[in-house]
Amino acid sequence: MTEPRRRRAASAEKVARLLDVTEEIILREGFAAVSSRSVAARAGMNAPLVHYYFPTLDDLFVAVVRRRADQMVERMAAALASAEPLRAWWDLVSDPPGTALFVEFGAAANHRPALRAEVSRVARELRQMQIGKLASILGEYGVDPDEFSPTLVAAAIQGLAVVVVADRAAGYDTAPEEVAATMTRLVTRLAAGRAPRPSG
Amino acid sequence: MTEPRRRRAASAEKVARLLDVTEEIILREGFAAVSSRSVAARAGMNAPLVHYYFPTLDDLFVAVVRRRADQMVERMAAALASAEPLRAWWDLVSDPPGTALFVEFGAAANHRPALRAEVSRVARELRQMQIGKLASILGEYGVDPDEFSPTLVAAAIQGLAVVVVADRAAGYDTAPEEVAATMTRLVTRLAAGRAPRPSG
DNA sequence: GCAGAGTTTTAACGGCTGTTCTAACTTTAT
DNA sequence: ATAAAGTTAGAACAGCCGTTAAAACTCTGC
Repeated sequence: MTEPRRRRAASAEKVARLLDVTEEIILREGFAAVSSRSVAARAGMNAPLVHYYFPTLDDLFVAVVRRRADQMVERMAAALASAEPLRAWWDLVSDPPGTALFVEFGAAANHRPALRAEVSRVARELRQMQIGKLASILGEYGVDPDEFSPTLVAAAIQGLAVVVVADRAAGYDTAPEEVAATMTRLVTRLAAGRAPRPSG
Repeated sequence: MTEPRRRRAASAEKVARLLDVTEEIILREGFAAVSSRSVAARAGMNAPLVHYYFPTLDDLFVAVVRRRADQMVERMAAALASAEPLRAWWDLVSDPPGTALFVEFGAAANHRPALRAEVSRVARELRQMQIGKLASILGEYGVDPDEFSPTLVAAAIQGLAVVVVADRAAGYDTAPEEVAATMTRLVTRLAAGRAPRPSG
């Protein structure tokens, strides 16, 4: 039972650090600025060492996506299970850097099969969680599910978050703060008008 | 008045071809696949010739964005002036490659000042056109502008288009076709229930 | 014909890339 | 102490990058 513990622990720390600095570089300088050398430099290592832990840069990217995805799925589950699901959901996605990273990865994944598979997986999982929840609460919120279907609402909220985060990050000056504030108000109002169970 | 016409015309054609192939490469292989050599090869030229017309790659990118932006502004104006503004607007943005290119450029522009300025300009202009139109028609459509403000609706439609186009392009399998169809139905229903002028 | 402007090509520069090989080093197990 | 396993560092590979300089070609105006 005396397996190598210290080594494994040290390695795990380094792997985590590599994932951290990769996210940092992507957010601050963009996807194109990520290289085995740039990551290594910021992590205080050498390029070959990066390839020791992640043989290919794609492996590194996939690991970053996977870690973020797991975290995001967990948080989304908690949000949807909270007292105000819609509001918690919006707070979660309208706040960087999660969505900002998702935007960067979404664009980059378009032409990288390995990345696309990972991003696709988390996108589908999150969407299904959201649609499932919406199906059971839209009625309570007094929203006509025939006019605004769960599928449409889920996509709209995700899209709204992407636009707000992207505009805010790039400074497009399309009033992202106003959009976010209005959305928060709308979501709050919906929650306030919630009927515990429609009498029938 | 006998200015050099043939030469200028030939140059203009080449410039247009460079913009075309640049868009092609971005859509098919991604932003990272664009280089003076790859563009030149697909256009049947040499790398230095690309730099003859566009001294810097950023100049090329800016030209591509500018051309698309002008085209998009023109089409959006026509859509918003049509009989069914909301529907025409949705049809315009939910259809690639315009929005797909916007997504790619949006991500790339995040860390390229020259590009960001151009993208910002068109994003703001389009958004203001949309908000202006929404302010005058949301009431006619029976939408409460206090609950769904023009700013929010405009951002939501743009976000929805981005999500649908991105998901469709990458094959995320988050039912983009269903979302698009539902949105089209919603928009059509809104137009059908339009009141020429609210009595009172 | 010639001059000159406009256009195109060849060659090359330094720099950064992903990745691999190899050797050195460090820790663990015995 | 030693063998083995795990980890790190140095050097180098071919390849592509943006860009430039300079020479060659082509066309226009005279």
